[in-house]
Amino acid sequence: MADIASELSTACGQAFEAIGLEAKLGMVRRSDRPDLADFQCNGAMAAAKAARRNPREIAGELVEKLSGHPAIADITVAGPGFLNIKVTEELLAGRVQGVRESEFAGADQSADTKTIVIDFGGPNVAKPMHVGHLRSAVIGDTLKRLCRFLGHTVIGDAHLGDWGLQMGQLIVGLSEEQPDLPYFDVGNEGPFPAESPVTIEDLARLYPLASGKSKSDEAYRELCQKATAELQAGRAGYRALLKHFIDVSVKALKVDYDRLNVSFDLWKGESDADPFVAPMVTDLKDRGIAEESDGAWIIRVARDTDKGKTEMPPFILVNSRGGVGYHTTDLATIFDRAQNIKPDTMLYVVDQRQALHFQQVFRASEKAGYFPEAGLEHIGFGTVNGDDGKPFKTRDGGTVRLSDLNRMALEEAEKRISEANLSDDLSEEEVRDIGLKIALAATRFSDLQNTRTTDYKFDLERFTSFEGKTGPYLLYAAVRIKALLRRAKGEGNAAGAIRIVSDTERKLAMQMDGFNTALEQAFEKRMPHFLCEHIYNLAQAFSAFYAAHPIAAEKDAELRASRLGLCEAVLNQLETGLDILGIKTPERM
RNA sequence: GGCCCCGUAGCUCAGCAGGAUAGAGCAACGGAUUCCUAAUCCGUAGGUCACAGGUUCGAAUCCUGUCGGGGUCACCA
Repeated sequence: MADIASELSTACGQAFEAIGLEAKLGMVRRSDRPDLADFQCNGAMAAAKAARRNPREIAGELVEKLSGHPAIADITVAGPGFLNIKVTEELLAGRVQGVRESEFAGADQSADTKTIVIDFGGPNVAKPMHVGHLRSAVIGDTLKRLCRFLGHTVIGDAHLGDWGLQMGQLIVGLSEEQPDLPYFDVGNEGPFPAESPVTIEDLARLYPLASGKSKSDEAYRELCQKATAELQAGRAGYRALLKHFIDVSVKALKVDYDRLNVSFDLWKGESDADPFVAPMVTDLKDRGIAEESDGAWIIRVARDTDKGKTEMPPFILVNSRGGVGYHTTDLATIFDRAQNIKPDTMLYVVDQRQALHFQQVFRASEKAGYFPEAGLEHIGFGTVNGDDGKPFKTRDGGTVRLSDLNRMALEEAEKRISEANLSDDLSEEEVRDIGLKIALAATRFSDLQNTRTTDYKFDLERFTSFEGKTGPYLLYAAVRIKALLRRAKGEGNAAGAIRIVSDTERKLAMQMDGFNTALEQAFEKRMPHFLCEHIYNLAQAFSAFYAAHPIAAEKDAELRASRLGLCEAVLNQLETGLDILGIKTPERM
């Protein structure tokens, strides 16, 4: 079901063609001046420049061609050559009816469906997630839901950081604390205990300790590098330890991710690329794509077309100690996916600061012929900053853990529920369920509404606030609709033919028509905030309509039936949109 | 120093494939509840779109430069 804007675009495009101009000039969009029109087309002015004609004259001819169109109630030329279009109430009513009945709430499916891998550039094993990890999780998960909604096949991979120096640091750190563990016996090929020697708390304590020492103490750092190299070379005890580290970490990560309604199809990590690394390195050496430089094996990825005086640094395939870093595991992972998943596109939802890294990896992939650069996209996002404009830290220099953020959001939600006296007639489980949904909405929406690419300032109050442009505001709108639909049903009243009569109804109908465009923009630019914006505006338009008219309480039966229909359409689109945003709607709040 | 991003209302941010009167939220002020959830709605006030040039009938949006902030720049990930 095409939306009105594209239907009008088609009609305008044909009108342009009919007078010998390009069809693409006929692009129609929502009017900037709702007081003057529903939709506008600016093509006449653009055409005038190229055709060296008077724009108002062109616009006048277009009006003649279009004035009989059944969807158009009124079309006029304004200002230097704007085409102002008003549509009929019947058309709007029909559109609303379509939204109400549509499985996709008025959106179109993609004509050309793809297989897409989403790489979440996962958190590091052993490191508890902090607020910075929220973005990758929530943006990536929303893109996954959005792509699936549009009909694409998506495979989400957590892609844990489990293969680099930090693993060596953990091993060394643990060997100092518990040197008698069998994992450290040289030559011990196992089997090793099934029970993990460490808990997540142990890891969370060990990691910063070992990491800090590794920075200040050169000898210690060498130990860690050695342990890393041995792990990567396949030392059995270390591999067994790694598995424990991963298992323990994943279990902990799942708790935080569950709260955010985030899940993955694959819980792979850098270590899973290991089997592909050796053959890949051989292949790249054999074909002369990799070359030796300062004792390391590198791939040159600089290009003549690059700007600037300094060359892009090369891709480090194997370092001078024979170890590999995340350049190599990322490339090997591309190789793996290209062979075994055969996707059309791979999206990397990772911090913007990794931009250069991905540029290098993507170029290396292209150069190696593993997967075309055009199918690899770094979906970079801005950092979560503190008041100083730098990545967020607490006053004492630490970070706010994601689990703490989740906990605080839930506490605020439960507090608000008891203030609203909802808890009186609800069971404890119901209160908890509603609290979780409100916290989820608050957390996800406060992140997603930000433009993906820009940094934003972390503000705890915003994450735990339920008024204004927030997730709970959206839930509130949905819950109000559910309540009045329940009431109508109880009174035996059903929705019926929709008529667009009042100003707020018209605005609401117009807003619903914008759903498809919002989804398109969000998908094409991989930016969830376009959808957030739409859903928020929809909730706003509904709230204005709700305040202006009685709905379930309306005495006039036809009017009531029409308004109930309008509400059903809004609820369908609202819940559809919220679902894509990964937000769950309660029945009451 | 090279490259990338950013500078819009008191605060946090949209808008930037050029278009009419630059929008939200928060904060401020004023209103709305015999009526479906006031986690709401309606209204008022608040802007030299960092600055200077340029392209254009038209620039917050495109180009150049300046200033200010952030990020990043082979063998950590």
